[in-house]
Amino acid sequence: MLVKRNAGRIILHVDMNSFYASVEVAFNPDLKGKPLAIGGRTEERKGIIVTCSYEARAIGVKAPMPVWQAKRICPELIVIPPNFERYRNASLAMFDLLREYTHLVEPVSIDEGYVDLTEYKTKDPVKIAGTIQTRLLEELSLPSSIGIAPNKFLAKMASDMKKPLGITILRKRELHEKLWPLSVGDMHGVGGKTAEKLHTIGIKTIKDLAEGNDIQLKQLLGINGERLKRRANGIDDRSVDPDSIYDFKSVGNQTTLPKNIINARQIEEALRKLAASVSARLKKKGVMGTRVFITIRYHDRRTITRSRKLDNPIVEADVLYSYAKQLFDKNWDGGAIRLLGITAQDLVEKEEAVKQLDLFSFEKDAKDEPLLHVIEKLNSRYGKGIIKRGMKVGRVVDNTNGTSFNKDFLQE
DNA sequence: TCTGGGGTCCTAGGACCC
DNA sequence: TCTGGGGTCCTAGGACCC
Repeated sequence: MLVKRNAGRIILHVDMNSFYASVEVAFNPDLKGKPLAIGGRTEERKGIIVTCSYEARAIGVKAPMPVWQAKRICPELIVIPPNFERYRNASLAMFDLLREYTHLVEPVSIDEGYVDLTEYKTKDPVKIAGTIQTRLLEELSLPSSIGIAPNKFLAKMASDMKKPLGITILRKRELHEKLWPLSVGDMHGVGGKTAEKLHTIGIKTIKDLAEGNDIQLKQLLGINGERLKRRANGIDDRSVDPDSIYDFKSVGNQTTLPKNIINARQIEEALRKLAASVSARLKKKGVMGTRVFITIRYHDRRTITRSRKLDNPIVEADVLYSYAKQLFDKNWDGGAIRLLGITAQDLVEKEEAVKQLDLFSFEKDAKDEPLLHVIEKLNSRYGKGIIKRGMKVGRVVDNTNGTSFNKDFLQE
């Protein structure tokens, strides 16, 4: 049977132009027309340019460039530290505006999203795109570029073709003239490494990729090779999913330290701060983590990541810290540290988490610091030495009938 | 004076089990 | 005796995106 599900779709990709900079200009119109950049925050290190106005781009400033370098290129550059709360609010307003047209709006990041206008078939999608763009500019003072195409990939490529304030339509039959002449590196999903690999087999343009040899591509890039070739041919069946923002898979924070450090107290302090922040964000989202993941970047930018799967989900800052610290102590080579990060992964909903939390297992590592106090408590309750490695200890909580039922149990 | 911080997805090797 | 093959989980690293 022919699958018609995705036949004749109309997808918009709305991409805000130099979003953070535009929000700052909207907030302070005095900045309009000036070379403006968002970036730099820590005192000793000035950080990088996150984004910049088109006036700054014209002079050669671009992200991600170290702030000192940008200032050398453009001494009159105004550099503002990022104000994420401000950007999040602007982002909410922007997506609210898009949702006035359809609920089928999928945010992909703070400043871009897809809109499925297929249900507007009888109307003119170009006109709707024009209205959206004008309203974003007039009501929110935010410029955007919009791509219109039969699927997400083409809409994304289209929105990239005219910036700022462009509206670009990319039809299937126009691929050979509008998409194929571009170099492969310009394709969404093809970064520096992949472009380099593709060059080794003589693929330079998107057309070359579209006509590439299946076996060769698969050998070179795995399943990504097949997918990229399909995209190059204008094939992309992904649907616009308004709920995708709710299935986040990890919550983490990392920080570049003001100075490279080897001091144990400073390291501990940095890890505690990160753990507190991650914990607060997990709580806000109502989830717990079943894996703790740390990042250590050394002074020479050598980066290692280490993670550990847990038997029970966690959220509390001190527990998170304690696992992160264990991972850190086990893996730190003593070198000066530039960056530290803690991420909670394998997230579970809090309600679900409560049920799992009630079963502690000491099978793996009886030295688990976060569990030591639990062992101690249970030992005092049951008598010392009762709790052994390999034993399961739990508390059953049953709230199903509105009545709460608690019972400790031990299981060999 | 080199190079941020938030993520997602894929790969590959080893352990372990049947 | 001496060694197949599939599946899953865990971990580390890498590519990519905004």
